[in-house]
Amino acid sequence: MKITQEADYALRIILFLTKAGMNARNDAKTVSESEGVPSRFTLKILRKLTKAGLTKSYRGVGGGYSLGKPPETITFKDVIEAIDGPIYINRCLYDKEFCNLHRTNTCDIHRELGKVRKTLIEELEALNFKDLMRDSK
Amino acid sequence: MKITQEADYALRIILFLTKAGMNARNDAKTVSESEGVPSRFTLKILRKLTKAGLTKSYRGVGGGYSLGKPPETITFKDVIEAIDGPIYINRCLYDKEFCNLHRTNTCDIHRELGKVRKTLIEELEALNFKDLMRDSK
DNA sequence: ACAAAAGTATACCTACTTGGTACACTTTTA
DNA sequence: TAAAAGTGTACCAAGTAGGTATACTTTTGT
Repeated sequence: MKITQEADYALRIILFLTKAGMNARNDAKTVSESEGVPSRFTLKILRKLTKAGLTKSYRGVGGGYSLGKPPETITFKDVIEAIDGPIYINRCLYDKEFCNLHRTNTCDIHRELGKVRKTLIEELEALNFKDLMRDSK
Repeated sequence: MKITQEADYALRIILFLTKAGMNARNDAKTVSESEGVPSRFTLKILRKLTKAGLTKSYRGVGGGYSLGKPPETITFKDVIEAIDGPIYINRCLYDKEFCNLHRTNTCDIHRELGKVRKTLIEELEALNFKDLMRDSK
């Protein structure tokens, strides 16, 4: 029932870039040192975030990373899914082969967990990084 | 962001015992075969549930398991926590040593994840097994 | 009394996932 | 054209999940 350490790091990294401002470039080393994330690992995370469009990367001398879109359009859900993949609280709901009862459609347990998942996702979608900045003042 | 397979099994087992009725005894083999849970593993799960007071066990010939308390007092949260331990969506919130920034109290990310966790728990607490039976009719 | 039917306790094993690193590469700018 | 950046792929070690094995204790029927 946890997000991974990697997704947690990613949230911190996006927050860092948000604070730096939309157009600022920060290289991976700066990000890594500011947020206490191992440097190689930072690069790996930033690659996933860039692939998802949440950050932009610039190569070569003077390169680095910035936000890929305005912070009010980046949600916790976006970041977590960019790193950990789709959010499910129960494996059966996305991998029906895994349900060894093969009764996914009718199982009461899974129907209820599906509802819980839905509100969890809605909550994570409601959390964007612009609001986060505002609230922290 | 998932409950374990074991907790999923446990939910099914409690539902099975709820359907059997408060005072019915079912031995581990019956439960295992009905719910498609490996038999040794069923025993392991039932021991955890018994320890948590969610089931009662009876030893010896004619023994078995029954619910430990009325189904309206058993929630999804109870079952999941009996198996997987306390629900946290972020490790930092329960193991501050793990937070390599050591700024748990002020970290904006973790404050927000704490709120999400709270509503998640409230939702799981609102789901009890008597209601589940009623709704499935 | 005692055998059989149940549950209990502890330890173990294997496979997968997580967190992280290494290495060889490409792009960009001064 | 060298140095400073990011990219891609593969690898590795530790931890966790899922499940099994072995040896026990308790209860009941005969």
